[in-house]
Amino acid sequence: MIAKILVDVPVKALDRLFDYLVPPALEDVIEIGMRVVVPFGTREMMGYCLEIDTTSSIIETLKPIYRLLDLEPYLTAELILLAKDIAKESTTVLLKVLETILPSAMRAVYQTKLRVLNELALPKELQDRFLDKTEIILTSSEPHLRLIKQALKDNLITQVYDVSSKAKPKYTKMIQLIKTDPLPTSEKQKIVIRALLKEPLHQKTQSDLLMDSSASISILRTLYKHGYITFIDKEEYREVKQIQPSKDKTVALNNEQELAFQTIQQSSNESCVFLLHGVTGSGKTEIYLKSIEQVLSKHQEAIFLVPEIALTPLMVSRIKGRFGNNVAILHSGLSVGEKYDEWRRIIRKEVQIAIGARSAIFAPFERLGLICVDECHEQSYDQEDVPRYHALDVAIRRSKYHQIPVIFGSATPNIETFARAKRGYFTLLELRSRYLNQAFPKPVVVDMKQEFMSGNHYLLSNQLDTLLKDRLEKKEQTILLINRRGYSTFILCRSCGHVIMCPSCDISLTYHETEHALKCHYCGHKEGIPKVCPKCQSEHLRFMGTGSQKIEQELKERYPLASIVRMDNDTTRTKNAHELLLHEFETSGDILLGTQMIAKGLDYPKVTLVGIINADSNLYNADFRAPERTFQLITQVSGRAGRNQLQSDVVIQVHNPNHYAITFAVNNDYEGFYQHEMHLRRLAKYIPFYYMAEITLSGLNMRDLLLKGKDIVKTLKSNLSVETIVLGPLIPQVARIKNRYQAILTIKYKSEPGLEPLLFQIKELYETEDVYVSIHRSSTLV
DNA sequence: AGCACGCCGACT
DNA sequence: GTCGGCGTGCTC
Repeated sequence: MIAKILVDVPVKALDRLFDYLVPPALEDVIEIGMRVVVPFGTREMMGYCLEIDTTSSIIETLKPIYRLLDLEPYLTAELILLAKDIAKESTTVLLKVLETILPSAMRAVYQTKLRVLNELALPKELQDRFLDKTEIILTSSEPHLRLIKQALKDNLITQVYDVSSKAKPKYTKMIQLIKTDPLPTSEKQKIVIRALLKEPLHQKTQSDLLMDSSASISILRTLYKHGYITFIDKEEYREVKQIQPSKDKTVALNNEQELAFQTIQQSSNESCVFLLHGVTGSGKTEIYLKSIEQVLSKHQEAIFLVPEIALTPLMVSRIKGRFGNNVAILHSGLSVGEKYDEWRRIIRKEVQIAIGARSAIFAPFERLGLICVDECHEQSYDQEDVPRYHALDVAIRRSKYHQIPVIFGSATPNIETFARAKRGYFTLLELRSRYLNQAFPKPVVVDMKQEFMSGNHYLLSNQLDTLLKDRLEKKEQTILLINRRGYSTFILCRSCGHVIMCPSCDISLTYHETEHALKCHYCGHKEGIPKVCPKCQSEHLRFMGTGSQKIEQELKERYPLASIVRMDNDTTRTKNAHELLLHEFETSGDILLGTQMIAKGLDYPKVTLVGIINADSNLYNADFRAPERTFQLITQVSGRAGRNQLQSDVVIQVHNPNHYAITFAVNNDYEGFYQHEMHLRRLAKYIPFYYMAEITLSGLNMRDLLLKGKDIVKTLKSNLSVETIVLGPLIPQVARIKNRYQAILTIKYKSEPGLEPLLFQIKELYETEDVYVSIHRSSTLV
């Protein structure tokens, strides 16, 4: 028996399977998807068993698999296929893709150990080093490297490679009662036995038992010696911080919802995509939950994606209210061990639902029946770093594999998603009425230019200020969103105009109050705050910009009695911070102040005022999606108000009130915005009229990049059709990140069957040690 | 990626 | 002579 193994080294040269002999003892145990330990060169490596065969094309003697790292496979055949596809299309090594799919706990830990062979012959220093141990772990700080090298050569010691898994199952010591007869005479022993008899399985964790019966460990030992009890190690799942399930309130579907639900049911056994387009508060969630219910009753499984951790606890508690503990949770806020345990609960078929952010799309179900993606327009479904993948894209692939439906839900779908629905690739399901027919408050647009000219230099317009005061008096709640892009605080020298920049990126450093330091958002560089300008030594340094901290300060000065909860990247760094802050706001807050992250999914009936500061600030950057993002932001945030019978207001502060993204959003006119945007995109040859591919070159020397870029453009043009547009090389706004310059080539095309191999060739041909070539193509599925 | 092997310069 | 520099090439 031959196993084909992918070894745990992420380099191009090893991005293929190696054949190994399966020892007879493992033949009945080994399965595709298990991790193994194999000899590789002179080392021992972890590897993934991806194929099992009876023959091998290698004629020379094969090496045997040393041992299995797991006794159950953690990858399914489907996930292996999926990983291969993603690797191929994103020109990433397969191992990197597997690492993103699997919980990080699956990564191996390697240790080199030194074992003594002949202690007496060792030099004095080494004898001391080993003392009475036979093995020591070799670290990079080893003081006697020279002597060790010599001793290795003289065969006095030997190297042993040790491979183990990063996370291991958690075990708890359990005490199991095995006999009660004859009852012991000792009173203390009897107490222990009675305590165990009370348990349904006559077993209890050792720590609980010791606590409850105030017994000591020696009593347990005596009982063990006399055969009354036995010790067992019980595998336990690390408990994911328990969110209290909200009371399940199954709501009857209205006509629109019922129609959507029935339409989905009709296609429950085929691969198709439903775009559930429903205004905020139209009850999309109820449709997901009802559909999941149907899937479970057929003994199938479901994946439910939500955009970010911020919203997970809310949704989780609702799901748990409905489905109990039949749910695994997968998101980046979990600890390594927790994620590992949740993954294994799915593998072991102990749960039927996986809920989580982007990466939950890889949940290893084998009888998948449905995938729901809530707020499918969210950018967080697109993983930007390698291996780049889009969760919606993966969802469609999995739906094809399992022949099951996918539901994409959003009030503001991306233009291309909606276009796909309009053209019939997706089935459009519209929900036009709001829950309980709540009215949409019509947003008021305030032109901050006029506000400034009439003498208000304050961040909040007079209108927003008046309304805010009113809400504070009425004890109603307010949400204030700062559209942060470009509004973080940086340091400017008033004397020479110098701005403090990151030493390795072309961007200014941002001031962080919590750490009292300057930080780079691109590379994470951190430095202290200088007393004088590093360029001219002047002392006139000034903090510029409006970060959320600064706004918080201003609000505090202006409304000293208001309780303000600030939610941004700084205050949500720690685990469960989102949940705690939201809880604080819900119970005692007057104003919730935050960045984009507060725009989604919050549903607090006491919120009657929503303000967006600088709503149009990212409208004028080069990204063709900017209008769409602005439209989505305004629509989503406005939806946070008016979830009750009280009078609600939405104030949108902008500098250009006449932009179409703002007017359509204010009128709550998705369809109008869609038509207008489609028209513009057709003219400008953007998605969905053209597909796009991007080649990013990065290196230490900009000249090299541009020269190489021009070369690549020539190659592309001569190999692609005349209809295809090749642009660049273009220098991005942030030209340098982590000391590497960037240059970007863009390809816009309608149909290029040979593009994939061509891009692959370009990477092969042009990538050198100095210049990296990374490739990204827009999805052709979503 | 590591690690061995190999072929050259500068030391005990 | 030997130690150790890093170029090259391989890993079932």
